[in-house]
Amino acid sequence: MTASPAPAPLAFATIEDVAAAIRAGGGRLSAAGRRVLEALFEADRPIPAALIADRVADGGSVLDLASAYRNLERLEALGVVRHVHLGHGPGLYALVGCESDAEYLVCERCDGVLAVDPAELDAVRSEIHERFGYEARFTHFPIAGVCPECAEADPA
Amino acid sequence: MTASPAPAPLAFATIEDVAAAIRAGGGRLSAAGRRVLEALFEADRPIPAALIADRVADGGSVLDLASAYRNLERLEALGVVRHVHLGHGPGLYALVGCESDAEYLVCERCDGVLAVDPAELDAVRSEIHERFGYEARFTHFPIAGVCPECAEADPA
DNA sequence: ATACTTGCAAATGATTTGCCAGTGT
DNA sequence: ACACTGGCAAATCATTTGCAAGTAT
Repeated sequence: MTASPAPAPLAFATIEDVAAAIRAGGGRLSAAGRRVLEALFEADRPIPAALIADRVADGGSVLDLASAYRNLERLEALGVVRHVHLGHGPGLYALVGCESDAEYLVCERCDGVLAVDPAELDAVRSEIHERFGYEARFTHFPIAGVCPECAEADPA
Repeated sequence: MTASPAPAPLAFATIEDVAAAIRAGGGRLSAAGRRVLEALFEADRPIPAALIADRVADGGSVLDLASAYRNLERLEALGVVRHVHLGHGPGLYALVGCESDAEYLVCERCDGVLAVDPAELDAVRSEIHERFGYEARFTHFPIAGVCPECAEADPA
């Protein structure tokens, strides 16, 4: 693609965009909130709240885990952030509308994660919709199963 | 059963079957373990460990939550029990090979759960397999999405 | 000035672990 | 007898909540 065909209209491309939306809703963007957003903008994949707190801490300032969670919760309500549960660990947070905006398949044997473009799951989605009427989403909870490698290693 | 068309060969149909398997592996079946199994055999759906402990308690005897978890863990390793995560609550346990042996779809709006026969998901499974090579299972983690009722109430 | 936010501490909920006494086999 | 088990208390892990002090608007 040379003349970039409208790169998916992203409502929040910069921290200031988010700040404006927060203020529009009567909220504020504190230094801590700004740092949370920076950490998310810098991440190239969904990350746990604890890592966000740590990264901010590495940057010199303090960020309490509770504050990290509170910020993520508010950002999520705003539609700026989302989180996924891959496996049994902590939830992983990411900005909405970024390259990290994928759906997931996880292997229950090796815990490997396959991130795919939502469009690649449309056939699966419509199959499910036809049968059960459900509008399936694999952004919050992934498709669990056995990956090709593990299946080959031990076809059970 | 008179001529019953081979009702899916269930390895463990009674508590004694399970007991034999446990002993074969060098384990024992204590009174507590037996009570856990009874609670599972009586349940008609996956139930949380805490409920198992409570039911046993209602029966007069005491069952520590930790013991309930330890028993469930061992039974799961044996292949007698499995557990599902529907929503954000505690894991739900059930016997393998029973009528409760379903796969699930959960609605993220109303938390409603739809239990379906595994066969009903075969088309979905093969679609996923063709595309990604994954052998999908919805017995441990369900398909998340929006149910028909919620979708109709508010098509977002 | 107001009320949204923070850090800190403590609470919650689910599940696990250490330990020693109890008990199937 | 031996080693698996159970009960109980305490520890973990992820996340939430109460609260007084701080601060964005």
